[in-house]
Amino acid sequence: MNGRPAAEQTLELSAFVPFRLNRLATGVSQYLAAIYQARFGLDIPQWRVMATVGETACTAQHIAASTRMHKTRVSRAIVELEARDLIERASNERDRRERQVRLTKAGQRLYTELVPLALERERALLACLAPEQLHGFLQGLDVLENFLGLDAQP
Amino acid sequence: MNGRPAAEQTLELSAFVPFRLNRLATGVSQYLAAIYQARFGLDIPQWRVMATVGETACTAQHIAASTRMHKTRVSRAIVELEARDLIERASNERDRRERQVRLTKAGQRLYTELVPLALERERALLACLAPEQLHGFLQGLDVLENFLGLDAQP
DNA sequence: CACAAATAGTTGCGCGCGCAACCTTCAGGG
DNA sequence: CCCTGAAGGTTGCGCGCGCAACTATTTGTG
Repeated sequence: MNGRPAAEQTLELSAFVPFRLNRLATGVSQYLAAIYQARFGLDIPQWRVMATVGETACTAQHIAASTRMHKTRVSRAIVELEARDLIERASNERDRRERQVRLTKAGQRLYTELVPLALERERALLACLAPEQLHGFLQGLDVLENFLGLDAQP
Repeated sequence: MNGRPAAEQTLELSAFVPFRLNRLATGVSQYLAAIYQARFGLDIPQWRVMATVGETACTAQHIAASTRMHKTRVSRAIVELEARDLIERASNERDRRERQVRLTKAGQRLYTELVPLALERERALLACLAPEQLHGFLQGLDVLENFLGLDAQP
């Protein structure tokens, strides 16, 4: 356990918050991977595209902006998902540069099967926190995201 | 801001804690990169090796275990740092498989210059949290790490 | 209306990563 | 003692990522 005094002068990596956040994010990703990877054959970019498009169809650029992934990463994930017939793209007549990305029937089936499992996995993870701990942690998350401008939609 | 009710049924990525943690970790890494990257020409693996070896000399395996990096990643970072004369390796007579990794004089100079900057940067980041918020957030971090077994030293 | 600048998206390329295989050295049992 | 298995590190290889450059289309401006 790593409760650390604020005014430390010597650097211990396992007490250094940026490192701890990286390590935690990696750990949580692995904790989730069992769902979308082993069971549905999706990698992280593909999973994020599915999750974004699942609620409402949108453009590749919108996916990139809201997931904060590089547009090439999004582009490649879309190509792969399209090859698996999980998503499809419809040309927009008003602006023929962009294309509307949406789930196919098969994509919707996968989506409605996947989402509850992912949410349950999140719930199981957060269940290790007492209610007030959870609240405090999420509040800290909010403030840090806001400080770094991560939730802004440019 | 993303305070989210616990029992959601629809998945919105920007409210999904695993995604938020990944995004936050990436954001914090970039926030720190200005220090060790632009200013000292270190990438993340190199920086982690320096930080680990800085306090006390140790083996590559120990670095891998305490940073949770793959041993090949550690190995390559060590080779690069050695080429820059920031670290050196001493053969262990008792066990000639392993080698003790430690800072050179130049490495120590860089280290003593770098550490206060990194800690200051961490302090600046966490300063966006009110004292109790910080406490709550770190407590949540502790519990999650413990739940995922991230602080264990196998 | 023409031309410059911006936007949506794709692709070539180099690099860093992890896996698996490998080399060397050590420990331990038959 | 040998010989098998394990441990510390290194290296070959394939893959995914981001950067930069590109195409195609749209918008803005004189």
